[in-house]
Amino acid sequence: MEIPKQYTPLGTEDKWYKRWMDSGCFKSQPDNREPFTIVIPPPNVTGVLHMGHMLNNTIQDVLIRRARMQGKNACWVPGTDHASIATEAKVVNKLRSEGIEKSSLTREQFLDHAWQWKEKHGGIILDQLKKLGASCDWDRTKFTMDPDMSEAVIDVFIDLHKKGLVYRGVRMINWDPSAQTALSDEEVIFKETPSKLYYIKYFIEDSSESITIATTRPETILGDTAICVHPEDERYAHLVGKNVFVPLVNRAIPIIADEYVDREFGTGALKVTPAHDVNDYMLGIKFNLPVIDVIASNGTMSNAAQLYIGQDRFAVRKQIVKDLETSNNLVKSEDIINKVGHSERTDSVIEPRLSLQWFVKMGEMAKPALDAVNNGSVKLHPAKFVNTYKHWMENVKDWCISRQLWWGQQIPAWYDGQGDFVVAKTEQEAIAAFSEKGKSFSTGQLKQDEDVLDTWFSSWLWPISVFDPQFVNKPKSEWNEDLRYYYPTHDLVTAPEILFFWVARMIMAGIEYTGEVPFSNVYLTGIVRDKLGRKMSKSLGNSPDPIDLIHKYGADGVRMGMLLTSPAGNDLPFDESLCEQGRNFNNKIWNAFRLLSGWEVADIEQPESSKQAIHWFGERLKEEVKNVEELFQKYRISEALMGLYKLTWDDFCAWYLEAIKPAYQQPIDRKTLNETKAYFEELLKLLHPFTPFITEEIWHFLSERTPGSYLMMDAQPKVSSFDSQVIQEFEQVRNVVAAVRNFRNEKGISPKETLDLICGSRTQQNLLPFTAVLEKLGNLSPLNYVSEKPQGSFQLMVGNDEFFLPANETMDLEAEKEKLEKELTYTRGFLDSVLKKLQNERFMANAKKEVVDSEKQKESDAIQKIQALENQLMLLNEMN
RNA sequence: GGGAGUUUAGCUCAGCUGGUUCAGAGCAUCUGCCUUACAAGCAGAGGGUCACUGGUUCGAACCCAGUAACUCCCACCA
Repeated sequence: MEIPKQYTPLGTEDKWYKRWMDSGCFKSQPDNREPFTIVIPPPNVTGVLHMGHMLNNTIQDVLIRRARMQGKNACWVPGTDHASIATEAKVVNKLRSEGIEKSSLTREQFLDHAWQWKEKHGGIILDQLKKLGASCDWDRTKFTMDPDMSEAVIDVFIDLHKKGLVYRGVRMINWDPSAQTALSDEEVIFKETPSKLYYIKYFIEDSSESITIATTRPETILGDTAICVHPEDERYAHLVGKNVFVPLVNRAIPIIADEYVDREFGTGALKVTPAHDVNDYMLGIKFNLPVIDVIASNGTMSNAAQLYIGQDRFAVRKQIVKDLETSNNLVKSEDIINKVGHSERTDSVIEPRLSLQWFVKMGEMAKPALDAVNNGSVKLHPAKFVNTYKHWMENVKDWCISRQLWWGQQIPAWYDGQGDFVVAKTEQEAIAAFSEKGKSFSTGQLKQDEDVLDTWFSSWLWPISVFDPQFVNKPKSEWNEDLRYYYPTHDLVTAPEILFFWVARMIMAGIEYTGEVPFSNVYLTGIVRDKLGRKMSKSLGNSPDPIDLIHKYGADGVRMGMLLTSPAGNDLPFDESLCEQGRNFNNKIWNAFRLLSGWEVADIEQPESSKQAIHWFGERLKEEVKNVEELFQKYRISEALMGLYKLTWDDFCAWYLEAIKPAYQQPIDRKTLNETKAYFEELLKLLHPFTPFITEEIWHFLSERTPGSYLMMDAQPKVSSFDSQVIQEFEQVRNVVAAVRNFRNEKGISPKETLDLICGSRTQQNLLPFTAVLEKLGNLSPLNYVSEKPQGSFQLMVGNDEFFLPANETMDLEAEKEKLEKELTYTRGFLDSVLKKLQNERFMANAKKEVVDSEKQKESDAIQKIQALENQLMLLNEMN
């Protein structure tokens, strides 16, 4: 069979994914093994895979595959999120493109469309994850609006309401006029926006005086109900208590004084519009000011504005400035940059708006969630996010959970039409609840709350509800088997952007409903950026299509590309060359496989060099197994990968295979081949979590496998002790080989020409264990040892070992001398610094014994080296 | 406005409780090689005042203070 020189992932990856699926490799059921659980951060149901997902899910798959191979019962639960506002916006747009306005539809009609949209587009993203190799238990796929998942959300709402943690109230909330819904504080993004600050004169009642205020939002003056100045501001002291007229409408409003006002800003006088600004609202409450709501929910002026009714707020802003100029109220305007809140989803400018909404009290729930992170029950990786988390949890505000949308869980509150309501799961229960209050209603008389719940109000239950949606108010003994077995989950992998939206709230819900934190480790990924440092996004068009990348480099190549340079919490500056590097690596493994599959086996004696190489690589492999284990425990996944990359490419391919490689068309001895295959298999196991497809492919080629057995189900190499001395000794041999090769390079000696390397006598024992390897890889004749430098030879110092190589007649004495002198100067300086320490009483008194000992060793090493160098230099001088 | 973080080779990053055999890795670069596993490769090499300034110490990339630049988070400045 001819094996191609280049590995082609294309058909191979689909083949293995299908076989894994068909064999049920991804499935998990509770059993007596230790569980290892990850729940996927559910992507938006109608979303498309982007680079952020690629990074995130690659990491999850690495963790879950490794755990599975460590004998744990690994369960990765996939699913999607209904993403109420994002999905509803998409459906609205789609309908609009068909000439249908949402407002012309009933709730039921709209939801029909939304579900159709979900059926059509939902699941695309999950299929894309399969291309990546994600080993999710697909039988467990959940959707946050599955009937049972939604029921859990409603149960929690009702329960929290009962506990007094959910309440309804009038608050200043963030209003998105284009989506026509309230948003939580977290969904508002403040952007620096060039604006104009308008100075507007208000005339004072019964006076010829006026007072000038500064505002960026002149359209709201129609809702002004006061002017506020600082109580100690002498400029205005005499005006406090008087009335002024609101321009254009000539309504009289008072001048009040409060310390909130910043005397330095603008004119030091502030217009107060309680309906349209959070601070003004607070002032309004304090001074008992009326609230005039001049902007309607769709962003146009309301009837209460009296003027410009029905016109858009931004058009009115322009118009009112003109009109104020005409009416002689406009003093001036200046350009400023201010921060304007935008909707995360629709990007429209947020309108602070007073409205009746539902909230979750955060204070009590935040405390244990904060403790959980402080005491390490939940570990954040990297730990720097602990500070951010703390800060947020200590200053958390109540969470506005009602959304004026249709796509989502409708709030289970029932209104009697006379200002009273009850919270109940069904209309029947609501009627019953009212009757307890002495009010009697029959079916159809109550009206359910029109609003739905914030998406995060369902996803905060995700780690619980994916296993048992009927967990509310049940003791652990009544949980179903899945929840008891898989919960709490082990790792959560997500973006820092949703640390507060989601992670913090899951911790709260977990503690509230299970008494346990929902996961023990949170791996926070960075943001995937382009070469210019911009976040990859659809709107910028700077993101490659992940599926294209997979076609080009293979899923294995892309997975490596995602992980090669992305320590936890660090942004990933993505470049396709990373995937190329991954692909190249896979090709390297492929060719290692080609090499050993091409050998003919014979029952011949095992060469000494092979014995030595096997000995060394065995230790080196054990060292790396330990290293990888430690790195995983610290969630330093890219470093673990890099360790294996070097182990495979450098140690295994470049050194080990070269050392055991038989001469051209010569057979290999059976023992060496078997050892080599065993080592290769260990490497494949270690690499499998990172590059599952190619490793599975080669593993099956490497030996006969019993049907139905897979590398992905095999066991990871176990950590064991190793002999670090052997590794060090081999390292020195490597350095000697490199020095010889460099010598050849410099002197233009072909690698094919065998050289006579002569060792200084004291180096003999250092090299002894690996002499055969040294001779083979350096292409050297059998080593000789001497105590004196042979005439007319080059000297090589490798560490403290001294070597000589025969010189041809064109030896450049001056260059050699220069090199030696350079090294001599360095070594003398080094010795000086060592001596300085050893002669320093305070060093000798304070430093640890190991440090002192190592310094003494350094001293004697350096002295010997200097002697050797001086000796050399002397000989060279004699030759002159 | 408050808080956190970062600054080490051209790029992306390691450097744990201070000890000059710790200044590292990968990629990129340069040189030489189409050597019968792999040019998606092989062999070698070069490259850094560890942001800056002071301090502590026998000794500082590492500890302290200040400066500068950048990043992120939170916040109601009209």
